[in-house]
Amino acid sequence: MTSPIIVQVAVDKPLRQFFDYVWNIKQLGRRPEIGQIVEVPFGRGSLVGVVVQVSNHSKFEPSKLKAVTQLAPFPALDKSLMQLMEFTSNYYIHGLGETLLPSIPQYWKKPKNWSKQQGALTEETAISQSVHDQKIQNNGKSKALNNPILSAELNPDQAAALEILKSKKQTSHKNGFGVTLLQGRTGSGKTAVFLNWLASILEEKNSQILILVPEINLTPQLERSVRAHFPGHTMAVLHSALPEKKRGMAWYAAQIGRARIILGTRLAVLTPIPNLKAIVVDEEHDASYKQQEGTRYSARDLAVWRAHQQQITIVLSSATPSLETWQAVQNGRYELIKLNRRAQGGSMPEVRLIDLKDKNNQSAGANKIQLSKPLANAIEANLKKQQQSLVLLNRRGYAPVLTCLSCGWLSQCPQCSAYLVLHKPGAITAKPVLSCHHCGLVKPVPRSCPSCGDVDLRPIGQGTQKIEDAIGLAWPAARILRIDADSSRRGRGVEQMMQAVHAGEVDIIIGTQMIAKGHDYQNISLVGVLDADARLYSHDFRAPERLFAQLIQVAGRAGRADRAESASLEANARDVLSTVVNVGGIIYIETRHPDAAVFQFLIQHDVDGFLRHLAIEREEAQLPPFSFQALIHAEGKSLSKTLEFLIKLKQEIISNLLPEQKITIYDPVAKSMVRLAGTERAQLVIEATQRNQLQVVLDQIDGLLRTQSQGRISKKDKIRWSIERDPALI
DNA sequence: AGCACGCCGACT
DNA sequence: GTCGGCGTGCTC
Repeated sequence: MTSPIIVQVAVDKPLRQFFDYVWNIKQLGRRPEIGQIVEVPFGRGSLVGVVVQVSNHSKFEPSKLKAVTQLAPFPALDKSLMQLMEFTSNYYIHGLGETLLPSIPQYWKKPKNWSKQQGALTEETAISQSVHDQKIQNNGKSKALNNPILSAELNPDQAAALEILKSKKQTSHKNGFGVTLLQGRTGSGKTAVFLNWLASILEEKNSQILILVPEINLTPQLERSVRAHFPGHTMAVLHSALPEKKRGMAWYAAQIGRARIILGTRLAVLTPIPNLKAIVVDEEHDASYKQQEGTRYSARDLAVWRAHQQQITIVLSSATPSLETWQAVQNGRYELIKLNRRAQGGSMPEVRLIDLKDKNNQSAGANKIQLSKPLANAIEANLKKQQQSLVLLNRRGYAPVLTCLSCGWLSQCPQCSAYLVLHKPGAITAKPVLSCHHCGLVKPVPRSCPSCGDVDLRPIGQGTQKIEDAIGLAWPAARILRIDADSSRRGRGVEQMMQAVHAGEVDIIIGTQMIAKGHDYQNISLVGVLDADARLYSHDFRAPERLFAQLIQVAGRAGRADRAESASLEANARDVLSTVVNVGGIIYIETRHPDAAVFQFLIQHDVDGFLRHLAIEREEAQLPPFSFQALIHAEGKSLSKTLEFLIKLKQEIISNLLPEQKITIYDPVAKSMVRLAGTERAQLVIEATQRNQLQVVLDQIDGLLRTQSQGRISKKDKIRWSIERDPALI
């Protein structure tokens, strides 16, 4: 009698264990393999899991074992992907099953989609459909946006950068790993460089490439460029907003090696790509590479790990590199390629700071324009020149809070430590509403004060809707378009609105930060940034870094008017009349702190200077990247219980700490948004000077929280906790 | 995490 | 007499 085949299966449960099942070859039709996706009976129901071990014995009584019921009809996850998953699980202190299974598209976690004939049919149709889509897209769009910039058309800087990248592959045949930071301001042609480099990688038979982007909906232009650049190859696009089946098919196309190009958001870093030969992380500094729930990974960091594991080259692209990446360049761990000149010529926009403390700058006049005088004047002048202006305010809605003039009542969210934002009719519903931007609560605007009954309620502060109104009053003839989450959700999509902008149908665009990402504007010669200070002084030490990146990005949008002059001449007859010689855009920033380092480096366009400045600050404070951090999140019904939980935890950690472990454990504190959707949140920061020390301590903490949660560290208070390694937001 | 089992309080 | 609270334990 032969011993039965036993497999260990990881499932998506917060349990640090696998489950043993019998593998019946006759029934399943093939031998077991690590990485196979299977259906197993679990409790009274069934689950989809992944085989993580194959053996012929179990600690369990054979009679107690259940059998694997079904096997997914595609190859097992390959060994290197399984290693990536294990690394991810260990590094981010999260179960392997909870890391593996969420990375598999929902479509494939439904065994009803596994039946063979049906599966084969849908695969073929879906994949050919996606190839088909690609052709339609290519034909349907204007040439200007879609024509690939071929290597022959690169400027000398770009050509040199391309040569360096290409040479890496030839010189380093046995050790192909390398991280290259491709740094260059907006318009310097980074995309053309990496696309041409990727084209050279694709020359190798069956090679696959991975391109990560921050948010795909915001970068349709990049998607089109990539499609246009590789017309002969199948491309798989992966992001969370995709319909379930499409995502399933894209993932499958990558897994079986049919898709040569995989373009996606952070989740795409965990896609099976058996013949991966190169990775690009575009806008590597972008915070959306950080997963904020479940396994809280950084897709950029995992991409680097994956490149190392595969011994391939990875390119990190950015105009404003993260300090982590920049520091790795300083240490010589990453190589730097810089693109200095703007690819299509053109000068950098001039940055002007408007000091709001200066009375001369403050808004005035009967109609109370919500803009400072210099900005209002500039918009006026720009309108006369028939050029487009962009006004940025990172706050949607009409006003961030409603107050009662009589008793001082404020529109506090009942669930969160935040104010309800006033939205005008049509923004969220047909009627005006108060809405919480954190928990999503929407309620009608009270006619009178809920506290004292007075009818004199007044909005305080300004959001994009209010600015839209004010600008409409100030310049009634101007064609105004507001682009933010509200207007794009309810009306035309962002892309359609952008097309209106490109077509010259808009004079003044008002929007939140979403409009600064990814879109190439061609006619905008003036940008106004309102209330930049909101992000200047924050509890989060990375806030200035993010602000700087965003402002540089915004500035990049403003400087292209000179190139656009000729382009828009054909498009728009009124431009023919324009005799203005554009000398590049201007960006106005309203601030009460014009001396802040962020702004001072910005007016010089001195990215490296700013990074050096940050590095000095961080090193002095021993903050990342000069130390390593982790966060213990906790939430419960009351803040006191939540804090109590963390205080006990801190004591436990300290009592378990060995003397040689140099770990700083800060006191638990309430989060800046203490209340969110009815729960109260707190956190504990842990800091280490060495990565591996942090690893050891976090594993200890995880064990502590798991085993002792029934005992001393109270479970009855129903505190939910999670560990976050390398947090992006503190 | 679910989900069932199980043992004490206020109700048609 | 029952409905239901959530404490505890299990999932191969």
